[in-house]
Amino acid sequence: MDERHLLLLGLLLNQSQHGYSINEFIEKNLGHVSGMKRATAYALLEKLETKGLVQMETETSANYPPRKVYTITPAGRAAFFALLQQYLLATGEGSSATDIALMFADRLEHDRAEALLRERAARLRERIKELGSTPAHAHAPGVDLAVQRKLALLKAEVAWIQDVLRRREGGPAAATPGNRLTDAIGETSEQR
Amino acid sequence: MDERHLLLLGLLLNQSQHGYSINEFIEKNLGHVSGMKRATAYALLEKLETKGLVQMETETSANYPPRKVYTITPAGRAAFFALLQQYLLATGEGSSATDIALMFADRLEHDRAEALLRERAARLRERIKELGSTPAHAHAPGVDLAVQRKLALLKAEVAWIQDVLRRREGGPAAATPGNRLTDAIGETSEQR
DNA sequence: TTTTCCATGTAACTCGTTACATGATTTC
DNA sequence: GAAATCATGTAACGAGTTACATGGAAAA
Repeated sequence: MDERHLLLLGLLLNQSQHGYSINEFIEKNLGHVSGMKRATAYALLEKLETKGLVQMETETSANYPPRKVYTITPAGRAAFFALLQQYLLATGEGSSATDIALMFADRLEHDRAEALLRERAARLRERIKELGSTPAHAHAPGVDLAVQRKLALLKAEVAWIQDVLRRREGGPAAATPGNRLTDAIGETSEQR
Repeated sequence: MDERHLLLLGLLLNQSQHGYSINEFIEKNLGHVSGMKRATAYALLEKLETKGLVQMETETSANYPPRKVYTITPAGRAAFFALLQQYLLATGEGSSATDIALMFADRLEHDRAEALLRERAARLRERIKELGSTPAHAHAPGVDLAVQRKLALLKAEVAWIQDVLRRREGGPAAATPGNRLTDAIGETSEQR
């Protein structure tokens, strides 16, 4: 259960879809975020089904090859939110996991999202403390630059989160139309 | 030829070493940076040898099992600097590659290092331009937060690089004793 | 009519990790 | 005497990518 599961579940959260259209969407819109390949997505969807997180049914038509349409289950929804929280709070992983989590942050209630961002900021501050307090000679020598850079990036993310939170307090998000990820899915996977 | 090659070549640059001590050093000091496992390092060292980037000779003793001591070759040194430049300039990779490259930045002449950092900053600014200029609705919706965060991090790194360069101009690095990575290697891999 | 798109699937391959094997030598 | 350290190696496994197979439908 890693960030790719989060991505797939998230894409299925609003719209039931078949594998092809999911792959299409990922390749066209999320290429720099995910890197997951077609074969992998198909395989993961099957795994999600055996875990009961999604449900598959075959849709046949005269116009196109049979599609395997996946629908998220209640268990899948629960797993999605668990993963979402996990990766919103994870400060160690590569940032593509964070990117995916942030993509779906608007699926949370406003309060919950803000609480998680605050908690993320807290964890980032912890890491800053750890890195910054360790005297330079305790690291392997030569690592100085790398540590300094990581510190700078961590601090920048804390500042960014505070910025986001400030903006949210100002205006309760006004629910910009077309602001949610799955709204676009219908547009890209039209029937032909 | 990825960042793990850079790491191994870098560790061999000053000190010839056998695989065990390299693994030891990575595990004890670079655990959060590399994650490379013992078996992998042994295999990569063999590969580096077949490529002529390092040279192996067996060192036997009564006190310990035979060691395979690896020494970097001129071709290896060239490859090291090529990789170092590559990963210092790479703004797309996961940041562990950048961390490793920064660890070895002090192997470059001062001018060269600064030039590469300047070029890195330039490339970061390019990415900022790309990301920032694309209007919000051109991304997949919902991606806003992720893009904003990435922008914030890119800008922070540019600022950090400028900071480093400013500091270097002030004092030409004063060659702090014990500031180079390999100085520590002798201390950790003593004979017993 | 040839090519491209749809939609899934699989077999072969690469790569890295895990876990174990080895055998001598210190340490407890 | 048992356990850990030294130093390398390998066999089995899992995960993911590549590249191809399929076959009908629409577009050129």
